[in-house]
Amino acid sequence: MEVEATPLWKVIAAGLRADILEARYTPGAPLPSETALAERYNVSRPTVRDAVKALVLEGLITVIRGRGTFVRPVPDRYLIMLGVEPRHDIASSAYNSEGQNQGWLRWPIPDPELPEADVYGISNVLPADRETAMLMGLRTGHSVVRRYSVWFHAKVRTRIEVSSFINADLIPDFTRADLVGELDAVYRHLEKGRGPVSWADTVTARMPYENERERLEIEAGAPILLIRRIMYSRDGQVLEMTEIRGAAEHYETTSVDVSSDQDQSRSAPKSAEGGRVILAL
Amino acid sequence: MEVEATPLWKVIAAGLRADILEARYTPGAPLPSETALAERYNVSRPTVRDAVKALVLEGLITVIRGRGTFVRPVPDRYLIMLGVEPRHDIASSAYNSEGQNQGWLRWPIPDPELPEADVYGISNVLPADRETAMLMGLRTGHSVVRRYSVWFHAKVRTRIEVSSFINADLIPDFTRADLVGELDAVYRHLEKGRGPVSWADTVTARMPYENERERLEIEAGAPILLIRRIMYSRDGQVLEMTEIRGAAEHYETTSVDVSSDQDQSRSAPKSAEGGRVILAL
DNA sequence: CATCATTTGTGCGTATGTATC
DNA sequence: AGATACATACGCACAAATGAT
Repeated sequence: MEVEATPLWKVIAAGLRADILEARYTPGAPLPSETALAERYNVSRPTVRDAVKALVLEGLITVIRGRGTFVRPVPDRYLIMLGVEPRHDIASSAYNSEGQNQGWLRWPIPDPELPEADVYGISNVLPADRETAMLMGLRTGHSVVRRYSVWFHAKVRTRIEVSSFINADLIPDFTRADLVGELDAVYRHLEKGRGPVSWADTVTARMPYENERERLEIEAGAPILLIRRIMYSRDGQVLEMTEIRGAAEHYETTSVDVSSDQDQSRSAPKSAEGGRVILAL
Repeated sequence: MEVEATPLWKVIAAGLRADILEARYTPGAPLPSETALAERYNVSRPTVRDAVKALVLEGLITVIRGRGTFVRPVPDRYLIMLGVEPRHDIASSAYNSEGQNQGWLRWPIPDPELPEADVYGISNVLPADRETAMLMGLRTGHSVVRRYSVWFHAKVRTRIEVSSFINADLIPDFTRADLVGELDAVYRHLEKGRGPVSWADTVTARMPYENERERLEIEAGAPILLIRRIMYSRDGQVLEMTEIRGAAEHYETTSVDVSSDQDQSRSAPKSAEGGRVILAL
């Protein structure tokens, strides 16, 4: 009732945060129960819950219903390497057979209405939404061919989504079989008469929507990393946009190192990190 | 009371989310008040507030006390270009005078105990915390020289933090004056006898802590983008680690395009994006 | 300038459901 | 089966910010 300068839940959150960061509660250890904390801080349980929510959002703790609240271990981040030549059509289902993606398994797409053949990869034509259109230099609603798949990695224990968008005008006579067929068939077709192609990789992050959180099994309050790769024709036309989404706490990107000198010494730091590389684009 | 399969607040969140994404509430427009929503959905205000919180975390709405709840406009993302040669010592306060960083202004560091000379950039020696040590291949607690500054850009209207860490053993006799002096003086010193150097840029994201949120004026529930640049000696030793932190909703990174062909055609897509580039590292 | 209605922020007490051990 | 812990939800009260009167 009495109005403190700072809200009670913030005071409690600060206390718990300090306890965690200064290792009085170590990773994996349980925090006191909400009722216990309520007594200790002399507040009601809803107030404690506000503090708990704040720390969940900071990624410091995980709450497990029926069990308790636990300090989150800091997860290792695996490396996604950008700019690796030659670039492949990673949205093709044939990419699975490549050696480069060892450890990645196709994950069934959780859509009950999906035809049997598409559980591991959808390809369809749809109107571009605002954001996709902007990225591809098209008008909103322009037809694009979308290929979508979900991948799982046993080591990382999380999933990523791969979406590819191609201006439908560029591949008017492609069938579904063509799209899911041989690796790089789509790229070779796109490149014909338009090459040499160039690429731009961009990386950013945002908070997931509810459905994304569930699809990718992202913890509450954790951001997703957005990795986009755009393929340009010789004259600057967008040929393809590929987007990869995954939990930011599990991944970081790195670009291939282009030393101005031709010296191969740069392999030294790379090899040190080599064990963390889990995907090359 | 009756237990629905999905919580009421999720149902309400889903309804509002659809209303926003399908533009029934347009960017900038106010949502109905919490009491109005409570009546409309026939629930209590705390329940509505749970739904509202969820949408705030998804970045869809902003809540302003005393005024109401509003649909967030999607902000433009500015480009931070990685891998631009030659690389400069962006942590040096002399970097300010470069042409490359036009638009960036040094922001005073909000620490009342700071000596007058350091309001625009701290440099000090401290023990490396666990994460920094890991990134630099040092033991936790090893002495590192840290340089820290905050920058503001009028166009983006947000701030970024730049931190540089150097193994203190590598510059034992550097004074504060040396560190804040001529551009690239530190780099030239580090490179002496250890070059040619190589670089690795990494990008990831996480949720900010409370104090970071306030320092960088990041909206509640918005992630920060972490951009790290590591400078390696010829034999793979870490010479410097630079980290940039900013609100992920305002920035994305892009790596310079290294086409295998020497053809300069790649300037085409670049120029299309040129206007968005706000920083080159 | 003061006042008032509106709107969100904080906090308590309570009740009931459900997962885990 | 019972104890414990978290999840959802309601109703209420008051504080504080805002904008209009």
